[in-house]
Amino acid sequence: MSLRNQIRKGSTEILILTLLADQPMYGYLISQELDRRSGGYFEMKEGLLYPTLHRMEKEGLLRSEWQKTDSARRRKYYNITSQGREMLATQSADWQLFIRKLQEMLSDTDGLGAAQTAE
Amino acid sequence: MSLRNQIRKGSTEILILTLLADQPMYGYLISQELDRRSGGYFEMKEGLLYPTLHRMEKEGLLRSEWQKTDSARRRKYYNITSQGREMLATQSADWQLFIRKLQEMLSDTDGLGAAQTAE
DNA sequence: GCTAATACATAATTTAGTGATGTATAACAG
DNA sequence: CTGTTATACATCACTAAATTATGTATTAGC
Repeated sequence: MSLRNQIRKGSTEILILTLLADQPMYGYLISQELDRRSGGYFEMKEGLLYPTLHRMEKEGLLRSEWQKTDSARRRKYYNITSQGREMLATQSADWQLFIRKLQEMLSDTDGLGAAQTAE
Repeated sequence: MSLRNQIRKGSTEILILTLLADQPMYGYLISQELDRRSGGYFEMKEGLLYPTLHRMEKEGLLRSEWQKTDSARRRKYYNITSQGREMLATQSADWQLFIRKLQEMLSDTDGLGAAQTAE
């Protein structure tokens, strides 16, 4: 996968990997934590979250297990795999580079002054 | 459009707006300049570039005019509109916020230590 | 004269993300 | 104890960003 393809995936994967790198979590908790930790900025809809978790497990980045407690509401806990940790490191580096490159482009004026603005 | 929707669009629009804020350019030159200024990092395929330029013109962010010189190869020059400049300012702010929020999430460890890694 | 670069464009396909809906259990308020 | 809200999982139809492939035409260079 190319650098830009990973960026194209947006922040979804890296956010999930980041949360799970700290501790195992189930889907609903992931969405709550994302919302809480980002002050409401990162919300992840269920229609994106669950299919993404399934895909990431299929790719070997995560591993899931149903909670075995009997009385509680069923919860599928996701653990990050070593492959997932590698991916997190890769994607973090990719994002850092992307951010640096974008900042460079945004701040890069060629000194010719602004072009005329069409109406 | 929500903040995250703009981010979801990727860097395509903001890169085009940034280049055109300096000077009018035609499509082919935009792709060359992106490549050159980013040291090969940002390449924009024709299948993305041209439809995006058309869409942005339709949305009023750009205005195009065919070059009137007779001997030269035909070139469609794009100028940024005042609406385009507003959009550039908006999207720059959106990206700065997104980057800050993402950095916060990536650096935010809860002090509990890493979770076990599943194999 | 042939090939590569310039310069535009569209069409088919893939896939990230949205919005809607469905199921089931637990907690809570009236 | 009954209706509503929150928890917790999931899938489906749709939208649209990006890739890949293809097409047309002109100009430059070997």
